[in-house]
Amino acid sequence: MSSHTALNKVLIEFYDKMASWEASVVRESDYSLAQVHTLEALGNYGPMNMKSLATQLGITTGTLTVQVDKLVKLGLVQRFYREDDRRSITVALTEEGQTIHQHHNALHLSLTEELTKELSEDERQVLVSLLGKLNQEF
Amino acid sequence: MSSHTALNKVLIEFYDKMASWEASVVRESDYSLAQVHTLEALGNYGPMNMKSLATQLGITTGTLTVQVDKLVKLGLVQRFYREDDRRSITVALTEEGQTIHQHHNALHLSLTEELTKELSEDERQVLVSLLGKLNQEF
DNA sequence: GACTTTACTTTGATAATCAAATAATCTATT
DNA sequence: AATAGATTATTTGATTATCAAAGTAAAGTC
Repeated sequence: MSSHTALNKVLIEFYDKMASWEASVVRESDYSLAQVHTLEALGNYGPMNMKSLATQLGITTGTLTVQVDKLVKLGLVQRFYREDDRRSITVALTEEGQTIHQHHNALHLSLTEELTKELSEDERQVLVSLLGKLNQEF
Repeated sequence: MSSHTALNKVLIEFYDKMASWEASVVRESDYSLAQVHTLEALGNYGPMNMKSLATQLGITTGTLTVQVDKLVKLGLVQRFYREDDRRSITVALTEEGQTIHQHHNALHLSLTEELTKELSEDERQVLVSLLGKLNQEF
């Protein structure tokens, strides 16, 4: 098996397991998977406009408009209207949204610690470096 | 920033970007995201029963029953009834299902090659090894 | 200024999802 | 072997997520 094939396999396996873990965590929470994903995107990457957020989430802006409406109603995100381009709006977490995101992120951190508990500090740093390079290429 | 925090960040970022890529690839195909995920799970991990497949996909068996019904109707998966446990059924790809999975997997392989084009052969092997360890811990 | 593009929303229809109830089968205990 | 309990899958009813396409408003282009 070539190194590309082997790498492809472990990358997909990691992705699948992460998705599965995320689903089980979210099912125990008060929010839907789509909602948590939206909060995560805004929490991890900061405020952004609808277009960017939709792309980031892999959904259409139409779907996102509905989702943001609900999250606004729940008090978790806010819309900010831009002066420089009045077509565009900036979506951001409210304080409560940030709190929920931080809670969810803490679960992610626990998972990461669990997953890498057998790795040395050097290995962790190598992994950060290599994955960082991959992420840049997307 | 601790190595755990840094690692958590790149892992989440990789997961997000993979999900986003997958969504854009699937939108251009004839099948839905849920359908492709089902085909991928069966193609990557082999035939399995409803319970395992639902867990793997992060959905309930009720949802999966509906999904499998559709895929059976489309001729992409088959149900096999077990002799040793007649409550359980085994779900597997048909030949056509395998063809579609292989096509989708080829896209994944292209992506992997693109993402790792700047890495050395040694780096790729290190990454395979480290990610393999993480995957085992899930 | 007219035309095109861009950003977002709305609408109408479909697909995905869950929780809970049901049915069939298996396992364990007595 | 009879009963009770657990497991596996399906069905049902309701909700949520989703898309494509059409609509609106603002910005960019020529």
